[in-house]
Amino acid sequence: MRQWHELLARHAAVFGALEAKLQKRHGIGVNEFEALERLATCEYKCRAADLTQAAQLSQSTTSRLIARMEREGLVERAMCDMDRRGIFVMLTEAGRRLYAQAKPTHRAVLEEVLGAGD
Amino acid sequence: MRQWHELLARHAAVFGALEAKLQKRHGIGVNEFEALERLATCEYKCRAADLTQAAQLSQSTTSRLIARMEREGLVERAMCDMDRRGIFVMLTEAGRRLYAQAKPTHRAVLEEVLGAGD
DNA sequence: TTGCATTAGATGCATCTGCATGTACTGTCT
DNA sequence: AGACAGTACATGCAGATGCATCTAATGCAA
Repeated sequence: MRQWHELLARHAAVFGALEAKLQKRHGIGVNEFEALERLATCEYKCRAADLTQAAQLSQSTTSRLIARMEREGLVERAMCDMDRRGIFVMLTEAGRRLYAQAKPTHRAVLEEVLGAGD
Repeated sequence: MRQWHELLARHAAVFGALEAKLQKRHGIGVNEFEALERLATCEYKCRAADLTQAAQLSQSTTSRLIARMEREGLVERAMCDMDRRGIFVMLTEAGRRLYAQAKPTHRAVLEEVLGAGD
């Protein structure tokens, strides 16, 4: 019970802070960043379903997230030749650059909020 | 970093489970429940702003949450005579009943997910 | 091969969300 | 009293979300 409210408060604090700073400094949200991070750490390409799990999203949210990021030129979709129902998602140069810029911001916020939050 | 992903996963797990069970069994979401709980534990009435803090919501979300719950007959709004900008919110009989029904569900889910999640 | 259950991802729809702003009221300062 | 900054809540709007559903592709079985 107290655990739950602490979890709720902690999540709201960290998520909110991340969302605000990432949005202001780089124009992306937490979900976008998580996706960028997942894509940057797997080499080359990555199934859409992997992003779903990495960012704790629902299937439809992931689908639209990818669409949004594609529109903004951060990722590209590619046919998955192993299973033609699926798609591969990969970072563009712009996506890789944005991730490199946003990563320090992300880490700084975590440091600050998780560190101070105790 | 690992802390953050654990927090994210944990929150998604608990919040998702609560949302699903509360929705299916009682037709309310997590935010509605948190509001009911806050209103049931303060005696009689409660300022709108209190709900904002209790459920970690934004101001506008709280305003609409109250409107929704009022529409569903769970709460009532009353003028706040101390400060006529503010409003008091109070449970109706139906709201109190629903809280009594939903509380065991809520506790059971927490027990289950927080207990097993370690 | 044909049929059927299953899976990956896309999408329509209703709903929810935050942001910015609007309205009404308060308290303070002059 | 009058002006004005600040606070409590409501709301228009654009964008995000989940749910249910759709389409296309897979794999298994008859």
